[in-house]
Amino acid sequence: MGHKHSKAEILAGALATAFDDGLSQVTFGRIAKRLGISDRIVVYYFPTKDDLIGEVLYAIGAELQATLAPTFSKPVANHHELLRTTWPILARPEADPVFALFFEAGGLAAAGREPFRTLVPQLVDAWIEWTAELMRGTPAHQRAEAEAGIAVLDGLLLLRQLSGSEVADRAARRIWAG
Amino acid sequence: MGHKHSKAEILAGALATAFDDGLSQVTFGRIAKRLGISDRIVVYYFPTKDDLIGEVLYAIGAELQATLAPTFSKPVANHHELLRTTWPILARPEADPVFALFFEAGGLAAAGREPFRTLVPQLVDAWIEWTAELMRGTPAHQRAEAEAGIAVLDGLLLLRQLSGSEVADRAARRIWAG
DNA sequence: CAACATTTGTAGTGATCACTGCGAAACCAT
DNA sequence: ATGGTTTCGCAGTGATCACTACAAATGTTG
Repeated sequence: MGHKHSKAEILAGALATAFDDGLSQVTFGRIAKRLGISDRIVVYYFPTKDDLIGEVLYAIGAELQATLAPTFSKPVANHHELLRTTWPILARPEADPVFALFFEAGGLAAAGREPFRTLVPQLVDAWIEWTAELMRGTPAHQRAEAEAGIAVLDGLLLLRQLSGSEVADRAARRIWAG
Repeated sequence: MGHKHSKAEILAGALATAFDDGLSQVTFGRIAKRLGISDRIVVYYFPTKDDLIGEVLYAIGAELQATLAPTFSKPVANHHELLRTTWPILARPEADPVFALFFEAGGLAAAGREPFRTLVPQLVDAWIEWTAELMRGTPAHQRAEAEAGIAVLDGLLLLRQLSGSEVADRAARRIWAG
């Protein structure tokens, strides 16, 4: 198979564009310009924009999971324990860009924009399921505690994005205390 | 002063466009088409897009505050009490559209897009300050409890937007219980 | 009414968007 | 080499974007 350009290379360019300029700036033209190729090739491998965004979202999900993987290793009893053990890892500057993308995707999903509207909830659900597996107890307990943990984590991480790390850390300490 | 069209009328059209199609669809042309006027008039009253979006965000902030006002009436001791009293009011279908817009703005802010990047944190801070006034205790306690309450509320409301009301309510119940 | 400022219509700017038609390479198996 | 498929350059489509020049209409004020 002849290939000067590969699909993986273009997807990497798309991800780089997303991290640099945001998801809403991931366009055929911008990716092509960044890679110094014709936008025709980008369209060739990703026939529609939804295909492109879909694969970018999937890759971001994988990136997010890779970010979380080292943290989510040993089982916990409830969402409080989850939060206390994961927050120090998640609230690091290196993790901020991927969460920024996640919240942008979440916002576009909340606004009803396709394909975010359909894909982001799936991503969140996968995250919940994955978290639930680390919980001890009955399946219902696992699921509910995972949902609670994700909710509080999302709120804290969003506050971190919008108001900075000091505010978010202070809020986290209050939540642990309560 | 002669005026067939008023600035308030155009701003109302902009808000309607935002609620219907999302913040990212608030453009000069779409507002003009919705109102059946020339986009020239829209540009006349809002010389740049940042002016337009800025005023739309301000109006959404006012709308959000109006949504919260009846709830945030009597003082509370800490963020737990705040959550328990406000959640039943906030987790109503009528409140969802304005929160959808808030999360879209938050996502664009997280992505670094102006003017969201500068305006949304101000909006969040105003919301925190406003919530802090309802807290009992020292100023530091007020502020920290308000931040914690906002964080958890945001997380739950975002989960509600992305995963639906059942999931969010279940998570809320777990957080109260904990 | 005359002088003036505010408001609005018509038209157009150059940019970017997602996406396409078409033909020429480049690659492959036979 | 020959034929067929995959890849890709070039050019262009119509749409939308923020924004502007210019002049006519519409006010307001003296």
